[in-house]
Amino acid sequence: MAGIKDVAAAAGVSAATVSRVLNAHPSVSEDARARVLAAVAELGYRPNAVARSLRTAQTRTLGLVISDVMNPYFTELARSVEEEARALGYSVIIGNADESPRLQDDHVRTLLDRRIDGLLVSPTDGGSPQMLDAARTGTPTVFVDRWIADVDVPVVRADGRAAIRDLVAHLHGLGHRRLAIIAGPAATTTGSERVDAFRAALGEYGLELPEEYVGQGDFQVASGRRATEAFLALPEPPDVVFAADNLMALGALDAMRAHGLVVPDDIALAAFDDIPWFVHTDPPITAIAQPTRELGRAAVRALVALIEGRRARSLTLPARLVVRRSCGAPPPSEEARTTRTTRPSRPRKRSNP
Amino acid sequence: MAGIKDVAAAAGVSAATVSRVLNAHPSVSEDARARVLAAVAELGYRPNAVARSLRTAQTRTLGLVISDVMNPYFTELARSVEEEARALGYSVIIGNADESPRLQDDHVRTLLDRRIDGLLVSPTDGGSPQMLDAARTGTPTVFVDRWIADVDVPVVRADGRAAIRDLVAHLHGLGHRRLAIIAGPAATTTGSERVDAFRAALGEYGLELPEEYVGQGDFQVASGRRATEAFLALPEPPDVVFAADNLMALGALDAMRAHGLVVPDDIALAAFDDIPWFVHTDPPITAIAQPTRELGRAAVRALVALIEGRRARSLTLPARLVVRRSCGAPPPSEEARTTRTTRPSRPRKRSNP
DNA sequence: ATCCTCCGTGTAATCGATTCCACGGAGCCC
DNA sequence: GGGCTCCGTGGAATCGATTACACGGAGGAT
Repeated sequence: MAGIKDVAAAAGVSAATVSRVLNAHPSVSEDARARVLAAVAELGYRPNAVARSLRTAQTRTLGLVISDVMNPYFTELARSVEEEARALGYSVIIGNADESPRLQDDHVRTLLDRRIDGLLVSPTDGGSPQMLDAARTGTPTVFVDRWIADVDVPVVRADGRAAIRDLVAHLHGLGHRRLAIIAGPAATTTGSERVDAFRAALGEYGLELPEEYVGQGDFQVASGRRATEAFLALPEPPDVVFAADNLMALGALDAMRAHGLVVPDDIALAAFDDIPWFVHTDPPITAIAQPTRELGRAAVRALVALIEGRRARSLTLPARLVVRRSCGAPPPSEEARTTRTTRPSRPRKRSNP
Repeated sequence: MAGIKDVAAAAGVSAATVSRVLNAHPSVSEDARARVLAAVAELGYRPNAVARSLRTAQTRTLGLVISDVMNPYFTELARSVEEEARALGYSVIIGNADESPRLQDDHVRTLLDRRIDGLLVSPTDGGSPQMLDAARTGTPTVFVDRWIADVDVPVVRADGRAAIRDLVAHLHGLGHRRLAIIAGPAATTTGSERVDAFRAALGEYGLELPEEYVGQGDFQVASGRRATEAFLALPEPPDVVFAADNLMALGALDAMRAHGLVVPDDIALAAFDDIPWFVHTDPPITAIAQPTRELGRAAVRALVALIEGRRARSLTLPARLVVRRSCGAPPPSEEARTTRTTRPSRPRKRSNP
């Protein structure tokens, strides 16, 4: 493969001049520039990014470590991150932590070894040594979706509190009074936050959230199934199950079906995180949608700001309630809304009465 | 950040010796090794992968360019690729081509600039210059899922013909006679191959595949909807719609619902590519499942073989039919099969009567 | 006792770019 | 016309590792 010296030789100039042409340095004569460009084209020369990175100490690569790539929410996040990064001239190396702190640490370590310019993480657990260390020793870092307390790192996330309040209002309006929730791991911020918001919203209607109505999940399908089965075994099972993420909602739906229950007639279901497939389930599932693509973009922009030495602030975008049929009342025009939900073309604020 | 010289100084040896210790070179005294290891631990030294790559001319990075990350099939593929690569000591940079040859080319170019050791591609279209060039000029390359004719590159893919024959047998057994298919883009191999197999299987039952029963899709939801609407507008609409991928099947389901049709009573639906969500749709969708995780693993192993100078052969794994309710007959024990379909723990051969 | 071999180690070249510095020449001002 | 300032250019250092080569010393064979 042709190197910069070959180009220099072919153009009859020095390697320094070739470099200047390629990096748009002003001090190059029109004549030399033309000859270099011609040589580059003829040899099909492409600069070696590895060598460049060594010299300039920047790789124009971002590391993204997420908890579960198979979760559609994170898939969409990863996609928008990659898109925005590409637009800004960065590549992305993705690591899947699979909700395991050990794996997360492992990924962070390799990413650091590769001298990525910045790190985008949705931390799996209270914290993992490598990552905290990276953040503290100055590697530009941004948290997405989840975060870790007491670490001075910008956080880009959605605030579901208003939407959860809307959801509870919706459920209460439909006559539901016994509301249960399947929580995420207590260690994750999203896990505990959603429970708190749910309890607070219930409080506004004078409702309690008894201990047995809080199921322990881990954001995976199986845990949703287990928690729901526990609810159904209760002497007084809930009217509604609210799953703190999409996969657990699917598990819950499974369990309800297995018990021969009809949703929403016998029991209602709602989920945090909206995904295209919720439109096609039986019945379509009412969910709280995060502005996922915007989150991904914003996270990348914040991270790049940090990399370029600018300051970056945390950002919280509102989530919004998308009413479908799984809680009872058929929404006025599901079909129309459906198509838009599948692929939001632009960010929108919450839209509800 | 500490460099190899700092370690050398701290251990009282030369940089060469440090390097030898780190690379398990035999010629190092036990004493020196111990001192180096101690210095490494104390300084928290991590070798700079960029510098190492420049010198050794290998990055231990793989490039993966896929057509659509949001498609669950490719998501799963990407995940298994990343897993296997990690196990073999490689990182993966993922590029999303979004079914656009231009974007695909763009990704291949950046990956090549970064001097990745090997390229894993599911080509979007007949071919894109950069990629063909890469393959020809010796960059280790492996095609997954799709491929390009006349290019000497190993292909790892699933063979759906047997499963499609099983599907047609299943449909015919249920009394369906007017079978339609929504094809993928003609330019992709998977697009045309599935139609051919379908037509051949119909032939075995003395059935025709008329032109108006072949819908043109592009592997996206919207095209499935459009094609299905065209079918339904026909004077003699089909009994069954077979979608050549999962997203188009979802679009088809949408269109059927919009026309007030009940699946499978009024019309049947089947899909190529099985995904966890097909269990939760209304009704659960009969599909042809590819051994996705195995494909990802095999592709990585083939690519690494190429990289290490060994030979790699193409590999074709069989897909298998998973019967659910969308074509008519209720399968004996859906619930039991459901849980296993969600996450196959080990590869299985086709299991059907 | 002498020579040869092997082992552990250090010196220096190398990978392919970027960039600091010096230098020659052209143009400008006085 | 002499001195100054720029401008375009090339030489050489540099980034942080790996590795070919040389070298001194220990130990074995004769």
